[in-house]
Amino acid sequence: MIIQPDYKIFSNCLTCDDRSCASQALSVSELELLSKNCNEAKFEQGETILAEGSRTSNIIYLREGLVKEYGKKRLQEEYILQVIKPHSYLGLHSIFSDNNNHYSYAALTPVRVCYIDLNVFTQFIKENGRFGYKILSSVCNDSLNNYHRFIDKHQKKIYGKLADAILYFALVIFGKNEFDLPLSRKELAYLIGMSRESVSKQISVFVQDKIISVDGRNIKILDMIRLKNISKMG
Amino acid sequence: MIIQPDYKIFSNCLTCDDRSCASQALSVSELELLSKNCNEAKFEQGETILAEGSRTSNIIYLREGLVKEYGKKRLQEEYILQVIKPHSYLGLHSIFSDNNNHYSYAALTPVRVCYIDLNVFTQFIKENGRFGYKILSSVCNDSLNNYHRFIDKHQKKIYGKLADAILYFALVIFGKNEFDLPLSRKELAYLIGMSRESVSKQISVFVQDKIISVDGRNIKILDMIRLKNISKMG
DNA sequence: TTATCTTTGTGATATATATCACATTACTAA
DNA sequence: TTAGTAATGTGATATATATCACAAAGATAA
Repeated sequence: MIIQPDYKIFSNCLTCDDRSCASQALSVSELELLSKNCNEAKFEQGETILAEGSRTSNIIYLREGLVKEYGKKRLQEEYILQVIKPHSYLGLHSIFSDNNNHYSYAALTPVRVCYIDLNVFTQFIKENGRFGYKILSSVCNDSLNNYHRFIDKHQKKIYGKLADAILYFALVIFGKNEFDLPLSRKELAYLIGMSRESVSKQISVFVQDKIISVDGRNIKILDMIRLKNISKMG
Repeated sequence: MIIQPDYKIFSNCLTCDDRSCASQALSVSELELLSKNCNEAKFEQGETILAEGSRTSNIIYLREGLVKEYGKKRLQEEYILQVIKPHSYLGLHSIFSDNNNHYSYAALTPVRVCYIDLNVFTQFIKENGRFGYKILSSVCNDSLNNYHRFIDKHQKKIYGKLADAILYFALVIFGKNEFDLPLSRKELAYLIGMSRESVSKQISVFVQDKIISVDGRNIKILDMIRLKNISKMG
């Protein structure tokens, strides 16, 4: 992690291009207060931003880059809950349930985050209902998306799950039909919830069927209609 | 559904024994406003309280009884997200994300609920930060519990999952080592995420191993230590 | 009461996916 | 460069669980 030099520590949240949706509910004076209680840090690919089990007195806001939200059950067995896009807060669910981080967060790309003082953030929620409402909405949205993804993971076969994951990256994360997967095959397997080998084999099947083309981590969707159909049929 | 006769429609939230944790943050005048915008209904076992896909202008608060939160993918295949205990709001995540119910809710026992006007509820959140904060907390808690349950469902073998479910009812729902399961075997299978037959067989194994005793829907835990161990080992 | 429908238990079989094993390729560091 | 390590692809085999099939027990209604 690289903390910015002094002259940049106090970021200006009023002029920030990466402001969260919720922060639109904040007044100028609240944004000034936020600026004073907010500082930036950078992480390299692979670095852990926040570890399971830790307690924090800061809210972490993802300005730039992709982050994986993951957990580890016993030794080795990792599972990835989701890949988090920029302009999201990390782990609000943990902070506002028992303020104990239930998952870990690691950078999948170079990442810029802001640390926001938890007391200030909580004060905003309690004193500015519109802000609180927006935070509530974003947590609810996140929950529903995760629930849906979990249920799909449970009910679909491997081809359905892989199709889901590819569509998730293409449509939700990158908004493009061609993208560089920010995960290794092993991590993709952790996200999908199957073995690395099964994922590899299913990718090969999709390539053979000319549904996608693959070059290392680069994936290009060749037949979106068929892919969506596989996802739907499961 | 039975709507209460007129003289009872306007419940008195100030003196209610079943008040939610969040409502403790409400002032007397807010509680009076709540009373005027809150009315009670009863449901029999098996009745649907709220159906997937519907939109509502009310928040539903579960005063008494147990409710299943569930969904249906295509024809037949039901999955049960969770069993909801009294003193909880139903489906807040749906209301505060897109106000479109993503899951259905049905009574597992005779149930009493309160319908609270959504505008009034939202007004409380926006104007009373402490109330909003408590609602946020409860949504976060619920999310985390569901995430954990989903991940366990994914990683554990059938015996681990069944042990989890039995412990969930014994410890979380009923707080007793002996209880009447509020679900059929089929529903239990939907909750656990496996086939009815596999669940039946695993129950028989637990009975043979003298970990539990079963009489119809009545379940008694005979060896809590072993059951917890099976749950942990997965 | 009898008849019908639903729920439940249990054995036999099928199947999707994990696991194992190993070859190949890509990456890292001396 | 070379050696060593990690990531990936792919075939053979193992295994957990679903599915099928059917009997028994309960529940429901005529």
